[in-house]
Amino acid sequence: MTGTTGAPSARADMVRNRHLLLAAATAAFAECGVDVSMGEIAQRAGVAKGTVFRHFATKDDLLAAIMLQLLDRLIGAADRLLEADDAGEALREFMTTGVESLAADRAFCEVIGRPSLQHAEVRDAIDRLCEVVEALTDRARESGAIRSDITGTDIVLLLGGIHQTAAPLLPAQPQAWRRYLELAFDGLCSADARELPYPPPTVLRINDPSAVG
Amino acid sequence: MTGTTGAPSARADMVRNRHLLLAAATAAFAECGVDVSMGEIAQRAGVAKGTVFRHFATKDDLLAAIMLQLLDRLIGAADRLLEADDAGEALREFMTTGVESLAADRAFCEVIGRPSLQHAEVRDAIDRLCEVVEALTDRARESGAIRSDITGTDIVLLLGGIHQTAAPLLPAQPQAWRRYLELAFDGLCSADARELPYPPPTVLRINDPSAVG
Amino acid sequence: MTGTTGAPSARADMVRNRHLLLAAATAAFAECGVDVSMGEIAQRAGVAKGTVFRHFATKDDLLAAIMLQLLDRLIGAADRLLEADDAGEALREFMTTGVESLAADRAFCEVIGRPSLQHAEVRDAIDRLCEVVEALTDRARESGAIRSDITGTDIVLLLGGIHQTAAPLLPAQPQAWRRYLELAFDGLCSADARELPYPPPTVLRINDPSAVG
Amino acid sequence: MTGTTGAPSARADMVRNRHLLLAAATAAFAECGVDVSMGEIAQRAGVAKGTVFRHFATKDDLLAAIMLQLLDRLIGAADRLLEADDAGEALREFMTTGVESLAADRAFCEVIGRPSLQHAEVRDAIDRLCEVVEALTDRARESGAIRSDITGTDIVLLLGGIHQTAAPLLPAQPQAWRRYLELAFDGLCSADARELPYPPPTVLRINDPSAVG
DNA sequence: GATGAATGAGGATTCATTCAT
DNA sequence: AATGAATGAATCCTCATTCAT
Repeated sequence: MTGTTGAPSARADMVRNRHLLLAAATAAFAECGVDVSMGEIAQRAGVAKGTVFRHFATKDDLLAAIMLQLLDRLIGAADRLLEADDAGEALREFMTTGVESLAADRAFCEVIGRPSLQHAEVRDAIDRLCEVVEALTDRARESGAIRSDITGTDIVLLLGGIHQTAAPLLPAQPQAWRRYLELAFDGLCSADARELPYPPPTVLRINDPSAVG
Repeated sequence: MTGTTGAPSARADMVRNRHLLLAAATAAFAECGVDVSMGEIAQRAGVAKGTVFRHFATKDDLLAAIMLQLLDRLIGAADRLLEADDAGEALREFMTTGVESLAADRAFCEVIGRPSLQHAEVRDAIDRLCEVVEALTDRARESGAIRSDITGTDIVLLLGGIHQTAAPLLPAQPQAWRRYLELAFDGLCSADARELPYPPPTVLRINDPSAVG
Repeated sequence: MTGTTGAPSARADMVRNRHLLLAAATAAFAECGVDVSMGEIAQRAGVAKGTVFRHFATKDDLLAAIMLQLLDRLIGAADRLLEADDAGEALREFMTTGVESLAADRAFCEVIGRPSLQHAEVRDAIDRLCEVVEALTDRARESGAIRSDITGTDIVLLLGGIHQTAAPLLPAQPQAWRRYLELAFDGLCSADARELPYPPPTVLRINDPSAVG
Repeated sequence: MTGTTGAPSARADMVRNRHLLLAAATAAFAECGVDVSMGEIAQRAGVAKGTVFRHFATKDDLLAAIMLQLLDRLIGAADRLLEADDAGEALREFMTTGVESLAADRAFCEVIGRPSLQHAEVRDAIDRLCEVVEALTDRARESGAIRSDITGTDIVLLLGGIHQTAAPLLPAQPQAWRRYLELAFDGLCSADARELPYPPPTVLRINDPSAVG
C-alpha cells in the first residue's frame, strides 16, 4: 500500500521533485535556450541546486530527459494515429502535433548535435519514433495520400525543419508554423513531381559521422 | 604605385589577419556553435586573443560580422539571378546557393534571436536580402513557376528551414539538404493546392515581438 | 540550545568565511589600495575565488561592505561619546578613534568618489554618521570647547584630511597622525581667529555635483 | 640656428609632442584618476599609443613626470615667496597655491605610495621642496607668524591633507578647500596651544619603511 | 621618430559540479 | 534525500607594453 499513507514518503517527495524539475527545466530551456543555468532551473522548480544534481547527474542528463519526454509524447501520438481511418489525415495530424511541440521549445534547435543526443536512451527513442512514424508514413503512402518516395525519417526530420522555418517569426506570430507545415505537406503530396534528387535517409544517427547512410 | 611594394605593410598584415579571423570564426562557429570561446577562435586563426578583440570589439560584433558576410553573399547571388532568363530556375538556383551556404554553418540556427542579430547592420542586410528575394520571387510567380501565395520572405525563411531539416544528417551525408530543397520546391510549385492557411509574413523582424505583421 | 552543538554547521562555516573575507579584504585594500584583485583577496582569506563572489556579488559590493564596517564603527563610537561629561574631550576622542581607523586603511582615500560610495547603504551610513557627529559637535561648541563656526560635517571631513596629512609617513611612523590630529584640534579651538572664509558644508553628498550645498 | 628654420625639425616635433602628452596626461589623471588608460591619454594628446611610450617608457614614468611638474611648480612658488616681506603671509600664500594645485588633480591622492614616487627624480624634487619650504617656514616662525613647533615638512604634508579634507566636496563646491586651509592655518598660529604630541617628521621618505624618522 | 597592430598577462565574473551538514 | 556553501575551470574583455613598418 505504499503511496497511500497520509504523510508523503521520502520516495513520493522525490517523484514529485523530479516532476517539478522536469517541468521547470522544460519551461526554462524553452524560454531561454540551452544556456539557462542549472541555478535558474533549480530556482524555478523551487528546490536547491543540489537537488537538481541528485536527480540528473549532469546538465546533459537533464537535457536528455527533457528530449526523452518530448520524444515519448511524439511516439505516443504517432502510435495512436496508427489506428486512424484516414492515413493521410493521420500523418498530417501527427506533423501538426510534432511541429507544435517544437514550436514551444526554443531549446530544440540548439540541442541538435549536443552530446545529450548521444545518450543511448535518446537515440533509442529517436529510433522508436522513426519506426512508428515509418509505419504511419507507409500507410499514408499506400493510401495514396503522399508521394511514393517519402520515408518516415523524412517526416521526422521535417518536423524540425518546419519549426525552424517559422522560428524567427514565432515571437510575433506564434502560429506562423501552420503556414509552413501546410507548404511542406503540399510538397509531400505533389504526386507529379520528379523523384527527389537524393536518397532518403535510412537511419537517423544524429551527428554521428560514422553512420554514413 | 600603391600595392606594388614587396614587403607586406602593417596594413596588409591587418587585412590578412582580419580575413584569417573571419575564416577561423566562421569555421569555429559552424563546427561548435555559438558557444566556442574567443580563445578557441584566436587559436584557430593563429593570433593572440587580444587581436580578436582589436578587430571585433565584442563576441557579438564578430558574430554579426560573420552573419553579414553570409547575408552579403546571398544578396549578391540573388542580385545576379535577377538577370536570369528562366525566373523559376533562378529562384531554385538562389535557394540552392542559400541552403548550401547555411549547411556549412551550424551557428546560423543558434544565432537566430541573439543580440547580434539586433545589430543595425545585420537587420539592414536582412531587409535588403528580403527585398531582392522578393523581386526574385515576384518574377518566378509571374512566370507561373511557383504558386501565387508565396512571398520573398517565405523563401528567405525556407532557407533556414531546409537547412535545419537536413542538419542532423549533414555530418554523415553532407549533401542531404538537396533532397529537402527539392521537396520544398515541389511544395512551392503545387499550383493545385488550396491556399496556405496562415497569412504570409510581411516583414522579417527577427525576434521582435512588436512587429506583429 | 542553538549554538551548543559541537560540530560546526555549514551556516557557522559561512559566517566564519564571511568574517575571514571581510578581514582579508580590509587588509588587502588597506595595504594595496582598491586595485587589489579579487583573486588576491580570496587567497588571503584562504578560500576559492568563487566563494568571494558568493558572499559579495561584485567587487564594489565588497568595497561597500568594508566601508560600511568602518562607518558603523565610527557611528557607534560617536554614539557612545554622546554620553560623555566633557563634550570637548568627547569630540577629541571621537576624532582620535576616527583617524586611527582610517590610518589602517589605504583604500579609504581612493574610494572617495567610487561607485561603491553610491551604494544606498553607504550613503545612508554617511548620513547617519554626519548626524551623530553633528550632535557631538553641537555639544562641544555649546560647551565652549571649540569655536562657533565648525559643523559636524567639517569634523567628518577632517578625519580623512588628517589621515591623509600623515599618510606618507605612516609606513615609517605609524603614529604620526597624532601630531596632525592635535594640530587640527588646535585649529578647531582657536577662538580668537577670524571666521572661516568659506561656508560650512551642509550635507555630505560625496561626488554629487547636484548637491551644491 | 637650430629651431629658427621654418619647417619644424623632428626634434621640435618631439618637444611639442612631449608637451602635448604631459598636458593631456595631467588633465586625464586629474579628471579620471590614475586608472585612465595610456590609450585614453594618447587619444587626448592626439598621438598614437606608441608615441606615449617613446616619451615615457612606462606608465609610472609618465606619472612621475607629472608629479615632477607639480613639484617644480611648487618649488618655484616657494622660491619666489622667500623674497616676500611678510613671512607669515608668504607661507599662507604658498599653501594656497599648493592646495589649489592639488585640488585640480584627482590623481594626487591616489598616487601617494605608488612606485612612481620612488623615482629618484621625484624623491629629489620632494627633498628640494621640503628644503625651500623649510626656509619659508623658518622665516614665518621667526617672524612670530606661526607657532614654534612647526616644520617645513609639516607644511608640505598639510597640503595633501587640506586637499583631502575638501576633496569629497570639490565636485559640488570647487572652492571648499579654502575653508580648510584657513582652519589649518589657524591651527598653525595658535601660539598658546601646548606642544604637539608627536615629534615633527625630519625627512619625507614617502612610503619608505626603512626611513624610521 | 611616429604609428598602430599584435601580444598576452591579468581581472571580474559565471556556472556546472562536489560535498559537508 | 535535500540543502546550499565551496570550488575552480572557463569566459569575455582590458590594457600596458612591444615591435614591424
